[in-house]
Amino acid sequence: MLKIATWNVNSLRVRLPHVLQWLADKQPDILALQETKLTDPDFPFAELKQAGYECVFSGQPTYNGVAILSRNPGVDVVTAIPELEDPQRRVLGITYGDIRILNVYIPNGESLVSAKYEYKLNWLLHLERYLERELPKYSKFIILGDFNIAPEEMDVHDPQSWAGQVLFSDKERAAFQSMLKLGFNDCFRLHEQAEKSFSWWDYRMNAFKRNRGVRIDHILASTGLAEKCVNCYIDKDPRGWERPSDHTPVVAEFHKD
DNA sequence: ATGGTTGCAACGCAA
Repeated sequence: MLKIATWNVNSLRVRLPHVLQWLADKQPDILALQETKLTDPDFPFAELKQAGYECVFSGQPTYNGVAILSRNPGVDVVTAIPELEDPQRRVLGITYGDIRILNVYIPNGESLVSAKYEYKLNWLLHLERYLERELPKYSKFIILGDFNIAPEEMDVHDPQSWAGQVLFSDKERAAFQSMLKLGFNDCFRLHEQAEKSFSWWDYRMNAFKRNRGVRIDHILASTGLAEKCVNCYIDKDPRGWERPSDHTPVVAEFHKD
């Protein structure tokens, strides 16, 4: 079985012990990280190598930053969407064998009246164009990460209060559907899931305890891979650990052959 | 009722 996961760690410096614990417990083949909040010289590749993982990473000071940890080394690394001018480190692509992986930390958007919302929509437009060009090159393609989009009503704890809010606005949800339409499948929805399954809960107001969350972390697979997806789940364990990330890992398992 | 929490890095910004 091939186990592929995504996790917004909200600072790898703070969360490295959680990541090492989770790798040891769950033994994924590939783990995509977002919000590492580290420069490349500060990336803890020695500790992760010690744990048995290869690393690629694209970071910056203070904000953003993405990485991919893997049992085996990959090739053809990209750290940006071509034709999108963006100093923020939010993209990391790599190929393992015949599987192409694109790890994304899609902008949050802040609110519908923020300039950051326009930045998010423009970012999504360029991502879609890039995926449209890339997908035909690989029958096995995965895009995963923190999308900062809850695609359906069932993906927010209270659709009425979330209506028209950032992460759940029509334009963001339409952009998500456009990506699916290119030929991607939401691995989580390929399988039976518990109601009110979420991947992010605000640190405030006891949101996790009350399960007032949203599902914004996703693993999308091309049809060639989706048909081999045997399981996909949200792992809430690390949210219960001391000083957790506000996101939990999402895991997909694929039949090898 | 428009709060609250965390991480960074330096007391504001981003999420």
